[in-house]
Amino acid sequence: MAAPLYRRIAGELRDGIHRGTLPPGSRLPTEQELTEQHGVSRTTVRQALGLLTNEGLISTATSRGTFVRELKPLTLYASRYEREHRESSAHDAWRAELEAQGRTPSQSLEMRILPASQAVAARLRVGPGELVVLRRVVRHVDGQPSSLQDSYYAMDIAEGTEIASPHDVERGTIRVLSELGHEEVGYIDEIVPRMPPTDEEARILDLGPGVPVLDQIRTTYTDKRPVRLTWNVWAGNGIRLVYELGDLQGYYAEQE
Amino acid sequence: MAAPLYRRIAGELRDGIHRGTLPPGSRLPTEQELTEQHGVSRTTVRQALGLLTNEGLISTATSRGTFVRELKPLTLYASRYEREHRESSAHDAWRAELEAQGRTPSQSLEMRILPASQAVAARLRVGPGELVVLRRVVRHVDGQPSSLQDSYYAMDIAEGTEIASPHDVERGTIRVLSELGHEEVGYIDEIVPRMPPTDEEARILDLGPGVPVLDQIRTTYTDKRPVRLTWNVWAGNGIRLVYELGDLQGYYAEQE
DNA sequence: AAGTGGTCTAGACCACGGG
DNA sequence: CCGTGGTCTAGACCACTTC
Repeated sequence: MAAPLYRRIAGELRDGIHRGTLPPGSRLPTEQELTEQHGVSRTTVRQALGLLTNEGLISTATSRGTFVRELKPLTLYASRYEREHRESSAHDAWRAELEAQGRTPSQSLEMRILPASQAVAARLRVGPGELVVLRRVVRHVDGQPSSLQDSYYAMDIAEGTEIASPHDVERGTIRVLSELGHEEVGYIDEIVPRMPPTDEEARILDLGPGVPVLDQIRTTYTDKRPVRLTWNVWAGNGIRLVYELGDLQGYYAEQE
Repeated sequence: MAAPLYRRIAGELRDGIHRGTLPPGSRLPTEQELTEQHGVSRTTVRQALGLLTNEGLISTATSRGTFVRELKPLTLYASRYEREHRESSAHDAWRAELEAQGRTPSQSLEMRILPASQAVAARLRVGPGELVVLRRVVRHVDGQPSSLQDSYYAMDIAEGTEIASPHDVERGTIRVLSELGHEEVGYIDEIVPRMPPTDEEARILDLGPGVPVLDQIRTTYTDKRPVRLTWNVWAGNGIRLVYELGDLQGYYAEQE
């Protein structure tokens, strides 16, 4: 009837985190201390901490301790995002959105040219192994890694343009594509929870081997072809995607 | 440098599952047997099995053994679904979609009247604690529990209608609402990975305490008010939601 | 009764990071 | 150097299912 010990211990710590007794960034008692406090073996303590690690509530650092993670979930309006911020660069749009939610964002950009994987080739409709441009953005929120965003472009579009340069494009890649004659008309998003994360993701996003990730795979089209593939990998929980469909203008007008 | 033992053992079993040596539904060797085969302690074996359980690849049944789960991911077209199947009941629409993907679906329906939780009240815009109608559908795919779908309706809409009856509505609840003067014009979907599952979810969906779930929370509106809240809980991985936004008709026409 | 997974103990050695 | 978390061992008792 009663919950096992490791679940009770996990529950106590979870409560402390949600209640604020153990604020984000603070260090938990060491495993040795928890062993003594609860009068259980270290195995049981580690079983409890394992649960919280999988939930993304804590992360462990060898030789340094166990720490409470930031947990305010991030909300992303996935159907309005680009529409509203079409004028500015993706960087600025993202920053504006996050700052509007009272968060402090930061990011890094990297450009590579590499052969398309099967997943990339299928969505961009290029031959497998054909070269594509990858623009990788690693995003941090409130000092903790939050998402990994890889944007892929077919070589015949990107070659010789700003897209194939390792710098932020001030006026946004949407506008650059538009100037090149590629007018985006819509996109398809695929949402896929996945486990386990790749080693690279675990490293970049600071995830344990048992933490899930969420793929948000956006293929953007002109009326002729796919022109952009944006592959977002979100860290475990702590993300909330919102899609608005149909025509809610009438409803919104009614509410005013 | 080398991966720890439990990860190597998990890797071998994972390979076997993906390679087909261990087909879905088959039973794994007992923990005792794995202990002997790999020359490790039972703790290490259980650590390995714990990884696979979290990944949703296997599930354990006390006293009976450890079994390989179905893993063909289910794809749901979340922006086209209701549009295409508007005529028929949700049950039939879902069944048709699954059968088109070569799966064998089954489901059970249950109706309850209960006070709105805070989350339900906020989305349906009713007072907290006000009575609402809940229609719960538990869906199985290929014999395994796949999703839990709770649909909520405000009492002033549902009272005295088929919606407040514990039976499938042949012509679909969309049509019933329409006949009652509530014409749906759009919806907002919220996608939220969450951990851990509630005890109820763990029981219904056959999940371990470390497996993630995905909430798909759909609030449907007329041009005046929210009329329906559909709260889908998907089991861990094994789900793929697809949203299509913008106008891709021109692109599709071009492809023909 | 026998076999299974679920829980728990009391140790051990290691690599790593910080004084 | 010492303390930390990471890995691993060799047991134990239990509840439950199956025969």
